[in-house]
Amino acid sequence: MPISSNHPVTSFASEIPGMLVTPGQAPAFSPLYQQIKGLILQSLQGGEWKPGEAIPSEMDLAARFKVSQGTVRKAIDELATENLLVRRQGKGTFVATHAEERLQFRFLKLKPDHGNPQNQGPAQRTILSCKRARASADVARALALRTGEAVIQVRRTLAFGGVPTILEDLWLPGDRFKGLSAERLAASQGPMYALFEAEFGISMVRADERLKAVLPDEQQAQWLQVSATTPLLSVERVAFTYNDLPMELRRGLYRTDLHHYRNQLF
Amino acid sequence: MPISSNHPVTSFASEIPGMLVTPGQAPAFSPLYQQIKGLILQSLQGGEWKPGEAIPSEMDLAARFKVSQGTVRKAIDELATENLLVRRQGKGTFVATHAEERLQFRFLKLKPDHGNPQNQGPAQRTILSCKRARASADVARALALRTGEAVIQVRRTLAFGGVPTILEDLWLPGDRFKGLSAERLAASQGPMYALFEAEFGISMVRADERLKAVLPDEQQAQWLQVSATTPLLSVERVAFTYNDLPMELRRGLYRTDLHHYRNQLF
DNA sequence: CAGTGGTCTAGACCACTGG
DNA sequence: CAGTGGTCTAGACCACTGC
Repeated sequence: MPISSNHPVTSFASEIPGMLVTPGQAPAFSPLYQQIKGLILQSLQGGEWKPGEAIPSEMDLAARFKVSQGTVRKAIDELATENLLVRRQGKGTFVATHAEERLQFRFLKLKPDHGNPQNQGPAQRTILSCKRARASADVARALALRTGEAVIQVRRTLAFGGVPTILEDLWLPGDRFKGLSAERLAASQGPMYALFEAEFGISMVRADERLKAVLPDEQQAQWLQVSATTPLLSVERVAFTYNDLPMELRRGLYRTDLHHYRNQLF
Repeated sequence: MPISSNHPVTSFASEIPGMLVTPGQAPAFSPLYQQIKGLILQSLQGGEWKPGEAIPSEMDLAARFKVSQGTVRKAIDELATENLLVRRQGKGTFVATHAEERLQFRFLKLKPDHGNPQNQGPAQRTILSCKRARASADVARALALRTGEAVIQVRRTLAFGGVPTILEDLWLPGDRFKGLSAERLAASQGPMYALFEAEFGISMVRADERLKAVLPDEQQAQWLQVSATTPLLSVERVAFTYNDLPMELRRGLYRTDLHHYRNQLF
């Protein structure tokens, strides 16, 4: 018996909880709470609940899926630790958003060095260009497109305290970001990922980064106002939406004379 | 009523669970499972269970602390997600160790580039020096020592496929690492952190890293067999033990021509 | 005050390991 | 087979929020 949203999942205590395939098939066992997690995930990516909104209470979800509150709870727990949901005691559980204070810029790991007064204040953002293009082979691979498919390419800088510090190129799938323009980007206030949520219904929930130390070419050096012999941090990021679909490739060059890339290991 | 190891914690269902301070004091509320977690942590840092060993079963711990299995379970859950404990279904819960396959080199984020054949095989390690010294101001600050206190300084290289790729300096508190020598380091097989566990009873459980792009000085360039104009990744790490005490400062220079520093964002 | 998430308990049964 | 961790349930009560 397959499962689908808004229908109860299979198991009752007296049956075989979590065993969804008919006996004789491969042992595709999955605990109930994982199935619930999957159903919530479907609702999230289907847009049933929008970023910033509250999802139904644990009791409601338990009733909808015909499971106990504890099982729903465990599903939500995992989604909360993955930063897809945010719990607020006494208020409810909410869909995470990059527009929110606490989760703003959570993918930006560049921090001002200690004693650097640029701690305060937001970055000054400058859109250098925003144009349609065709995916090169490597861009296509990163975005799971075919070479030559339409993409939108954005180039911008971020400055802190007047010092240009980040120069980055972004590539986005053209069919999912129709209408994105330099004007629209320049007009937005919050993080770029918040704009993607609000304008295009695309939530970035996870990202992979690869760092290298490089030297800039002449043009890059000019944008960042450094010499061509100044080592820079190259940060290549692929960002993913709910279904683990790559939705953005970003290549950044970070000045690290006044900042550093901070990482916590566990 | 204070709590201490091997004694039951306060609460029963009919009392005030988790409220340990007498009424009228500051609201230092802490859930029961957090207290259990603290007690387990004490046993870990006290050496009651050594790295690689099994801790008592959930039932045993529940009996010891006079709480339900579920409460112990939640405490262990958190310690497991922090990589301090490792659960193995059917076998037990074990103290995490850097000697273990799955957790080996988990603090080393440098990975070979795709298509780079250096994926296989361990690094070739070379100890360049290991000497006693006095903590400079910045080393002392990082290790929570006073300037001039005894430290041990180690310098080594790691090579992959014959290519020297990492050059790093380590500083360790002298009083906790008495007897550490170049010979002892060279003779050990597994990760350095495994040796620290086995020989000095010090487990590194967490670390902070700060990355910058830099140019090497002449000597560093020679060790890494690159020119002095080759940009390198500077990785400064402070590693901590159970009680969040800093126990190691490490300054590494990574070649990133054939490797990259990989980071996952959530 | 009702409604939300957060904690705690007790008990049942499942999945996995090793003797 | 016994012992371990893993899942699920049902019910109680606590802490926090906002009307």
